Amino acid sequence: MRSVEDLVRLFRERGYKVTPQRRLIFELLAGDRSHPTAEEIYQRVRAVMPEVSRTTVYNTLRELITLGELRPVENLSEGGTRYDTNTTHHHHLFCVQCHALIDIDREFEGIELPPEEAAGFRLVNYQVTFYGYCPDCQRADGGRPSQGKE
Amino acid sequence: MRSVEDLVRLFRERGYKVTPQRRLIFELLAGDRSHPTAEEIYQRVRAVMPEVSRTTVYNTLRELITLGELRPVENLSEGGTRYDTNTTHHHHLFCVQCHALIDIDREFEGIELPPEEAAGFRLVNYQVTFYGYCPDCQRADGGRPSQGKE
DNA sequence: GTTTCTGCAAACGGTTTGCACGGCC
DNA sequence: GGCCGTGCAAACCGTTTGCAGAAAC
Repeated sequence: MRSVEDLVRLFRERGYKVTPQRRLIFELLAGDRSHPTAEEIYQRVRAVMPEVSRTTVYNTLRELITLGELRPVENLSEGGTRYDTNTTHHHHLFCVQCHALIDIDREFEGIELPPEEAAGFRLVNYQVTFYGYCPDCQRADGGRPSQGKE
Repeated sequence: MRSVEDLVRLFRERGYKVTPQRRLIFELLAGDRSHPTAEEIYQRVRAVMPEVSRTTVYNTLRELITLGELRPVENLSEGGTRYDTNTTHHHHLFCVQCHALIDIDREFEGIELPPEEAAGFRLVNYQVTFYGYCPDCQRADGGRPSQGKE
């Protein structure tokens, strides 16, 4: 995702109006690496502009996705869709307990599907997701594979 | 997922009753490789026993998941959670247009996250998802990356 | 001044829950 | 006969939609 100023320019170019609400959402997302849900973004927005509606948040997220500046993360369990400001090819590291989600920017060699195993698909991308327990969750319960908080 | 008979035995062992509804769901899932949604399973069930409720389907799916005989697929776009009868470590091939989902049973070498990149996580698993266009969708529109049916 | 956006409320789709009846063991 | 499972309807949660008034350009 680009800078706030670039997003403003992009929106104007495409005929989208730049409202204070949208500008605020740009500001909150531009430097974000936390993969927030729509609800989390809504709460952050409301901390600054309490009268903003969920509708506006959802509208703006949809527009950013349409413009390729934001990407919904292929869903990792409940709590709603999470949004990724990193729209380039990358991988994920996911805590199965607290649902922390971290970007992995490095590439992996040898992930290729020979044609005879590709079932006739024309491949365009792939993504690796690592599942595990983050440092906090290991500390909290000895790192055993328990679900939820105990 | 085991055979129908094994599932019946497993349910009895664990104190779950084996009703005709549950047995039918076992039969429909035991050989399935199609990663159906709850709704698809419900429709298949109703084709045989029209009076079965969605509640019973959802209950039985939850029990199978609890017993480790079924696994929800980390969500790949809309239409509801899909269920995987293959509960062993494997990967997926996904058509971004028609949402066909195919198991890849082969292993990949070199997918390892050195500790310094693992952010302190204790890793337990990883999964590769390949995205592309299935043969049918390539045929239907020349394989260009368009969304939906045209 | 026109067109788009906003915020409200209602609708929506997938899933879960509360509850009384019914069937398994 | 006791208890668990079933089916119905309503609740639920994240998201989308319809609409009238308000604001960007």
